[in-house]
Amino acid sequence: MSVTVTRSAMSEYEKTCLIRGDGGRAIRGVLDRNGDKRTLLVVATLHGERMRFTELLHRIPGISQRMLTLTLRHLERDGLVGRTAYAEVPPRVEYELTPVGRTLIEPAVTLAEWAIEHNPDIERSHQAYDTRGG
Amino acid sequence: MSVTVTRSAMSEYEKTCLIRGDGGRAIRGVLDRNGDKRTLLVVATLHGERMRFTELLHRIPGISQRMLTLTLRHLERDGLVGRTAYAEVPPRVEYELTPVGRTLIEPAVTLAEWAIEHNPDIERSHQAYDTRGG
DNA sequence: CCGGATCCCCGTTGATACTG
DNA sequence: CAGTATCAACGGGGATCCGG
Repeated sequence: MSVTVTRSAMSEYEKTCLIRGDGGRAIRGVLDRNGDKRTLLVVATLHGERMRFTELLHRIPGISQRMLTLTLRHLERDGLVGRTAYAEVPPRVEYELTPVGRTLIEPAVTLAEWAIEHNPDIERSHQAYDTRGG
Repeated sequence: MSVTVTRSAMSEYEKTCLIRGDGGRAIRGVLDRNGDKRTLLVVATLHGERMRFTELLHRIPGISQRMLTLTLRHLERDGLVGRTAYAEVPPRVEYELTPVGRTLIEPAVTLAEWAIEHNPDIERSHQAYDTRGG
């Protein structure tokens, strides 16, 4: 594709245009489809390693069994996650990132880095906001 | 902060650990607070430039006035967006990215690039999924 | 008139129970 | 174990109302 973007060469303006243009549509599409944050969390949790349904459930705190199922279905439909069911008793189903799915790790990391780095700022801002604002 | 990560030096495993560890909590916190995709979209749309409420509303297709208001409130509380109300008739309210808010553009761009680059893959995957799967 | 608060309706989510 | 079914609760969208 023609989006071989040399990030460091982009101006801030070009970046934001990218997001507001096709990137915006694409982002919206992807996030709309996937259910936003769960996608990133599932993809990150799954990383290169095959994992069973229950293990995913345990490793992603706060996700409900229902939503994990739905998210995994979406990701499967998106071609980001592969699903393998074994005809055993008790049943065993394993999920794994596809090659395309693995490429999502990079953006997820970037977001994670940002979140870690700026979390203190944000919490401080909350304190200030809640104190004065009421 | 100590998270000056040289991304290229991280193994895939280290990356995913980052996400699943503090990054995961931080990401979840940030996304939970902000309302996920809208945050990225608003931040990107706002970029370095002050903008009025209505203009934001027009520039972000598909967002409701209600959700834009809420998202902006969250972003303000997070300290990512500044709000200025002018005592005029008709009223005018302008929003702008704070310095911290501006740092979110980079991760947003990374996600946008990913979305643009892999959208075709995803759409193709949908076709395949929907065709065979029913 | 603009920004946004409120109200109502509906889709999505979560908790729980049940099944292959 | 890995889901599906069901129902209640919550959150979002849209129309409407309102303060400045």
